[in-house]
Order: sequence, then structure tokens, then C-alpha cells
Amino acid sequence: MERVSTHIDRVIGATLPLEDVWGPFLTRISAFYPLRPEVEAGLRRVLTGPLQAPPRSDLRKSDGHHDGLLILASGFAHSYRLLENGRRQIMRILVPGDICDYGFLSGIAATTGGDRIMSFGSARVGRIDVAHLIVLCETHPELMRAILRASAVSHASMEECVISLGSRTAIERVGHFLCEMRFRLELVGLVGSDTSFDLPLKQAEIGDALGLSTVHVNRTLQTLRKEGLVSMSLGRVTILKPGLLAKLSSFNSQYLLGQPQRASYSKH
Amino acid sequence: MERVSTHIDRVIGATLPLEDVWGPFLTRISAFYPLRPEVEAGLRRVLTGPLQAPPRSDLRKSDGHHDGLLILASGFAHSYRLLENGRRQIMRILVPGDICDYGFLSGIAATTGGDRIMSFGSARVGRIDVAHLIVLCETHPELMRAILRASAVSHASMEECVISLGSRTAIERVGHFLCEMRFRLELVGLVGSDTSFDLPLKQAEIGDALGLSTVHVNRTLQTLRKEGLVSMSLGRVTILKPGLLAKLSSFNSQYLLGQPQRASYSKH
DNA sequence: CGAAAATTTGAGATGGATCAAACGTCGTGG
DNA sequence: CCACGACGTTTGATCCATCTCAAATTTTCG
Repeated sequence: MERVSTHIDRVIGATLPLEDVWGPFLTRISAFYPLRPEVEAGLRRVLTGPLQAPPRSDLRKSDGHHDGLLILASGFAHSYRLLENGRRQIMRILVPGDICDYGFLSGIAATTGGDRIMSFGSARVGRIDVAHLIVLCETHPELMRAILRASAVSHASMEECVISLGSRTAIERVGHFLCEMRFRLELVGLVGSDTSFDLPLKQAEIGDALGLSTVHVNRTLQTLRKEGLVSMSLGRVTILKPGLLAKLSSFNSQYLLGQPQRASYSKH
Repeated sequence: MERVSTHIDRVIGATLPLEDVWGPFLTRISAFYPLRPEVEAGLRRVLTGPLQAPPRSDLRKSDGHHDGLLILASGFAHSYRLLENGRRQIMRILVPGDICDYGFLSGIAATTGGDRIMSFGSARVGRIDVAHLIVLCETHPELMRAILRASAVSHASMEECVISLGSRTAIERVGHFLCEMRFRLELVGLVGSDTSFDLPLKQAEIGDALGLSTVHVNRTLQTLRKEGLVSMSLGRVTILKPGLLAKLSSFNSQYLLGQPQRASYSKH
């Protein structure tokens, strides 16, 4: 029932003019630094798209241009790298509202390292021309600040990834991953009132993100289910005991908020 | 012989006015984006310090101020986090000339996540006041570009770290680590003519950086030595077969250069 | 010289990988 | 409506890279 209506919503939503495609992005970016209405309007003006990206397509190539700021408007995606040994390492999971990569800040493409960005299911992608963005940032410094904070949060997120891969066990990794997903999706209003959310990743993909084999991801998820911590099926996840899961995986949402540092330390 | 003279150089260097403390930093930053002499001069003017940081001290606290851009002028350091389970994960090794963290770009302190920056041996730290930096960047946009590229390279470096922790074996990790160290030290002129370089890390610390136990780091290093790939003792490393080691660990220096993206793709 | 810190060695335990097969589930076409 | 094939999940059995614990050895340094 729930799933059916969700699906219908989505199909209709894509054609209804009522849907605000840029909603998640604007919500997210202005949470980092409050944007005045005219700045949001300015952003909407320079946003082109959304382009419909077919499932499993390279988002950077689906968009013809090679510079500019790519935004995931809807759907899920991931940035990853294929390694010499045939393995795939997923660096980052992208959820609606996310900026796909921050290469535009420095003019250095992440593709230098062989990184790609690929949608999981079908996705919609928006784009802002760098030239337009620069103009907008110059007139509204708050926008640049918001973007820099978004970039900092993306960076912090990656640090958390290093922690996971470097010193967390399988259960902790998976638990942490699920907590992070829920939190990020909550920020853009994609968690239902029953606290469940869509997560269209195969177990193999979760493994590639967390440095675990598919088989072990499967067994770890089973453990989490047996413990009654999460319920998971058909790409829909419910975290049944958020507090416990967060504690078990030492998840602390702090790093995803991007709030400015405290003025002074408590030390001394 | 070699070591003794190196040591003396250092001790004397600290007091000799002849030594250019900011040399490594300026070399490094202007490699990212060429800076005109007057910009370099401007940087020197706003650089305060260097402050002598005692071994194993918190660099952010040794410096009284909490904002501003910290620069490692000499010595080695690392940013790390202490985890609930008592483990320590090292995120980044800092070598002379490195900017310690990029929190100043967004006003979000990395300390939010509990990260610290600590010197390995004794180190010297410089600092640029944010206000000064902003003025300088506004007059010389090239400087901001250079800093953003430095930030991008630091980010790419972290991605490489994710790859290592997520999908490389112990030998590959250690090999890659040594290749990266040599390359970064080469960029600031800290590799001797015999291609050897100082690396004042204990095996336990290498382990904390690479997600390996001390014992396994030890055995891995022994393997590398037995294979005749590296020689390592007393904190001095020589990579005997750079090509082989790089191949073995799939090291590609590209990501450390921070050169702008190619204008077009070779694809299609 | 002696104590503390690092490196090295040995033996045993284990978390997670690998390989292979069985079992759903779903969309497709007959 | 069912048979089919593709794909994802699950299960079982085995293996191995790496960890842990503990002690010996070497190095560092007061």
C-alpha cells in the first residue's frame, strides 16, 4: 500500500508542474547558510534542467557540459572509482539535493583520479553554469558561504568514511551507514512519518561503499534485523531503534550539519 | 654521517637567519597556481611565526588563536581522531609546507568531529590571520585559486586514503603510503639526492594511518625490504625500486599535482 | 649504564573473504 | 496464466589476511 502510493506519487510527480524539482537542493543549501528569497530566486534562474538521467548512467556525461555545478535533483547516485584489480570503491552516496562534486571550486576535475558519478535508478540532474554562479556569488556572498559549508560537510562526511573503513567493524559500518542515510534524507524531507525511507542500493553496492563483500553485508544485515534494530526490504529501510543503532555504530550527526565552530573552546 | 649532518643542519637552521622558514609553503602553494613576486611578498608579510611546537603537541592549541590558517613550516604532523573504542585513526600526514586544515574556508572547524592535529617530532607552525588572508585574496584572486587547488588536492588525497582503506591489501597500502610520502616530500625539496627521505613515524603510527596493526605493519615492511623494494631504518626511507613499488601499489602521482582538468575528454 | 620505547618474532584466534549453490522475486513473452 | 531467464538475496563450507597476545630483542636516551 505504502509502496504503491509512493511509486504512483513519483510517476505523477515527474509530470506535474506542481512539484518543486529544486526544492531539496534549495532546502539543503539554505540550511547551511540562510539565503534571502532573492538569492533563492537567483539560483532558480540560473538552474538549468532537470535532465532525466537513465538508470546507471554517468551523470557527468549525460550532461553535455564538462564544467559547472551538477546537482542531483531526484533519485540516488554515487561517485566511485574502478580499480586495477577489478574492484569498485564507492566514495560517496548522493541523495536528492546534493551537489555532485566540488571540482568547480578549484577547476580541478575529480575525474583526474578516474572517479565517475553514476545514478542508481533513474535520476534527474540540474546544472548551474560556473560563469552564472560566479556572478551570483559575487553579488551575494552568503551564497558562496553556503556552498563552502556544503563542501566542508561533504569533506567531513568523507572523513567519517575513512573512520569507518579504517577502524570500524562490519556491523558498525553498516549501522553507521544506515544512520547517516536516514539523517541526510531527513534533511530533505525524504523520510516518511513512520521513519522509513527508500534506499535503492543492492547489497553488493553497500559492500562496495563500506569495503565489505556482498556476502558479509548480507550476514551483517541479518544480524541487525535479528537484533530488531532495523527492518529492510524491497529497498525500503526502517530503523527500529535509532538510539541503539547510533550508539552501536558511534554515529553522531554533528558532522552532517555544518554549523559554524563555537566561538571559544571549553578547554583552559 | 648523513644523518648527523642533517641533524646539525636542522639545529643550526633554526637559529640561522639564512633559512627560509616559509620556503616550503611558498613553493608548494605557488606550484598550484603561479604567484607573482608581490603576492609572495604579501604572504610573507601576513605570515606570523613560526612558533616552535613541542613534540606531540596539539598544533591548534599551541597557537593561541582559534581561527586563521595554520601552516606547518617544518617537521611532520598528523590530523587524527580518537575513537570510542580507544583506537586512533590518522586522517592525514602533514609535511612541511602543508596547510594544516581548510576549516577557515567555511568557518566550520574540523574540531567539530573531534579531530586534532599533532606534531610527530618538534615542529614549527606559521599562521595567517583570516582577515589578512581575505584582503590578500581579494586583491590577488590568483592566491584564492591556489588555495582552492591546494584544498582540492588535500581532498583528492583523502579519496586515495579511502581507496587504500577500502580496497587495498596491507602491502599495497604501505607501498602506496611510501610512494605518496616520497612524492610529497620531493615537492618541497626534502628528498635527498640519493632519493632517501626522513619519515619520523613509528610503525604504530603508520598502522593507525593505514588501518593496520603495528605487528602487521612490521611484517609488511619486512616483506618490502626482503623484496628489495625499500630500505628503511632510523626514520630514514629509501625507495629502491620506485617503479615497481608504484606499480605494486597502483600509485599514480596525478592526484597530488592539482593540475586543472583537461579541456576535453578523450572519450567520444 | 639502565630504563623506557620500538621493533621483531612466535603462536594462535578470528573477522571477513571466497567459492559455489540454492532460493526468492520480478518482468517478459509465449 | 505459466514458464522462463535475469538478477538479487540467502545459505553453507572453507580459507586466509590480518589481529591479538605475549615475550624477546634492539634502539633510544637520560
